[in-house]
Amino acid sequence: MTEERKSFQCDFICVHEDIVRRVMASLPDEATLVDLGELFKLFADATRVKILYCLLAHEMCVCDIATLLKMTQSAISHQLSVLRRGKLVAPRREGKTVFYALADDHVRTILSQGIEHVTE
Amino acid sequence: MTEERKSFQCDFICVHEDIVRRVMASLPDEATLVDLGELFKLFADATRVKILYCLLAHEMCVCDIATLLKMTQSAISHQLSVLRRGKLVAPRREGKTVFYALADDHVRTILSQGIEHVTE
DNA sequence: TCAACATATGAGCATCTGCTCATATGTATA
DNA sequence: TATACATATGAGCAGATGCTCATATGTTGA
Repeated sequence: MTEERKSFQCDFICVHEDIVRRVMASLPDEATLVDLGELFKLFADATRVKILYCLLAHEMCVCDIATLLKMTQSAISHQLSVLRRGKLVAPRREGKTVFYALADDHVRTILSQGIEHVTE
Repeated sequence: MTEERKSFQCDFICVHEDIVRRVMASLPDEATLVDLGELFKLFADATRVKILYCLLAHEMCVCDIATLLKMTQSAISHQLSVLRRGKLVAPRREGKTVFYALADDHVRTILSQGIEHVTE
């Protein structure tokens, strides 16, 4: 095949075919990788990390978290809804108050691996 | 103090002081938490997750990754520069080719914790 | 030194994100 | 049921992000 090469990108002469084939075979599904990106997006914001760290220590209501982080109730509530949709936290209503807690033990592991990386 | 309360946010009547105090004492530094958010930002994109997964299997050059992921050389190179600045990958030049490899073993652990959460 | 090639990088743009402000929803108590 | 309070949510905006396109940089071999 004497196909024209596109000059605006890698023209694929340098490709190490054996490696590419092997690595391609080892990759998880596209969907899994996308989900993984979505999961890490939940951790990819200082406010959400702080909230998760709070809940790591103790279940807390929205107002407690807002007070502790010196942020508005609205901002915290919005972020909690993100974390809730992402299944990282779960609400428990007690009268007018809604307590949030971690929904999953992976959260703890993921955070602590991150901390290890950051503080080394 | 008969201070006026701000109506646009939580007015702090509901605060559970003991919990807030305890949790506050248990929180890592502001800086650590911000760094943690920055670290997870590196994982918070499907393209970067894919690149990291590739490198988990084998060191690869930019062109190999672009071929494998069917993306332009430029897009991959830009993302590699993000990962490089974040110290997750390290380049090794061999002639005209630059091979990238994971710079840190935490990457493996963080990804696999994520996979566990996602695939359960 | 010049041409070819692998990679890096800057500018520009469309989209996404995280906040604020205003207001809605849900619950308890008078 | 009416009011107060805790929380949730929609709209809007400013800043961040991820791509493309064009071009620069660095390396090899003729």
